Amino acid sequence: MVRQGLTRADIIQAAIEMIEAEGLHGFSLRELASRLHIKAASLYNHIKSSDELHTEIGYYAIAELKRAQLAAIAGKERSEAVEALADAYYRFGKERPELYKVILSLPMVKNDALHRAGFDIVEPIMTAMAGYHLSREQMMHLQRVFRSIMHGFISQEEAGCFRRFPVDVAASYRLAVRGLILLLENSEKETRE
Amino acid sequence: MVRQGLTRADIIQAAIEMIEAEGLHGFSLRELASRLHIKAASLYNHIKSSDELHTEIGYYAIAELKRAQLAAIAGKERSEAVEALADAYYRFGKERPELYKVILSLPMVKNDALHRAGFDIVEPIMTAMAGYHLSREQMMHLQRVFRSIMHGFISQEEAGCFRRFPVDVAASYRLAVRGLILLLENSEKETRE
DNA sequence: AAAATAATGCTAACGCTGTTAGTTTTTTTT
DNA sequence: AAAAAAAACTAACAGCGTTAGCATTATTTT
Repeated sequence: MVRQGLTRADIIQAAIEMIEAEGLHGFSLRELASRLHIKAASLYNHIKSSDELHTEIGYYAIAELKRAQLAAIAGKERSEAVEALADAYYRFGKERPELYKVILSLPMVKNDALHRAGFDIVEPIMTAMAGYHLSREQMMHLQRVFRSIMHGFISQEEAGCFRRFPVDVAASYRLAVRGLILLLENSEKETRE
Repeated sequence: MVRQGLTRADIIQAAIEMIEAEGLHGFSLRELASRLHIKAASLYNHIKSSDELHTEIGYYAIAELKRAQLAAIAGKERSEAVEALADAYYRFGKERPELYKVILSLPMVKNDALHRAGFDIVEPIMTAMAGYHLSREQMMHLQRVFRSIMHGFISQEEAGCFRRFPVDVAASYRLAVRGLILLLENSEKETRE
């Protein structure tokens, strides 16, 4: 028995690579173990459960998304920032669909750590909207609407729901983002009155 | 062996009831069979696979959603119709979350029957928007945006993503719908020019 | 350096899942 | 009444996550 010095981080990393390469759907602990040249039971020396590993991968995914978003909006303001943010979000969903699915499948309820991670998702949105003159409460609502539009669009496209009609998906996307910006401007106008 | 005259429809119906009552997550063929007082293997006399049953339940869910939507928009026009449609969609997601999840988990790709079912989802939206003066292509785009907003909002709320901040979810929802109506009016204006 | 402890792997097993093959029993059709 | 079809059964397989208990290898402590 040669025993490679496998760490918890190695296992999480390998799982991420597997999921990104072959999809979340067929992922299994036994397959992961096989890739690492150990038995499935041995994984439990490093992780508590499949769920815990899943959550850990979720943290990584959220961190990656946040990184991409913050990079995208750096030095931008108002509609330019919001558009850049939306683009980064959209690209992440499209280029790393399996990782995006991991975020979606995280049970956000009653999990302290995930609760914290939720801030990582919200923060770039708040930053991008900072240039608009909005109350804190308005920003909360608009941040929810932003996430709804983006998530809704990405997951429907991913599910194949947009392939039914031969109409340009990119144009639909731009329209969705325009709706958001209209809403931002509209909300701002109401505040000023 | 008493043999009850179990039909395919009975099995689908029982599965729907189980899923609505106890959730999609823990559903299994063995549990379903047990409820029907037969063995799991016997289910295969009526259905081809778990996937097929899943698809069948999806048809039911889509039909139910369509029914609720058409009832909601009957006799209404323009923003009133769109708001009623959104409300019906939202209520369906909230009142029958497990059934809604079944729709989401349907693989819409390369499945003729599901392709057809897709029209059932789109039709009420097109009807509700009929009062606006829009081109066919604009309607296609806006229908996608509608679905994105609604689906995004429902699934994020369901996932618990909106519980992080003590801000009224209903107000966020109304704002999202307002964004959609702003977009409809804006698109209409562009057409007239 | 020797002994003790902790870490990392193993095998074997449990109960769960969907699914198939082959058999029996009931019902329907001819 | 005989033949065919339908609906149930049992037994089994491969896969899943997971646990218990044991062996070995590193590391740490004495």
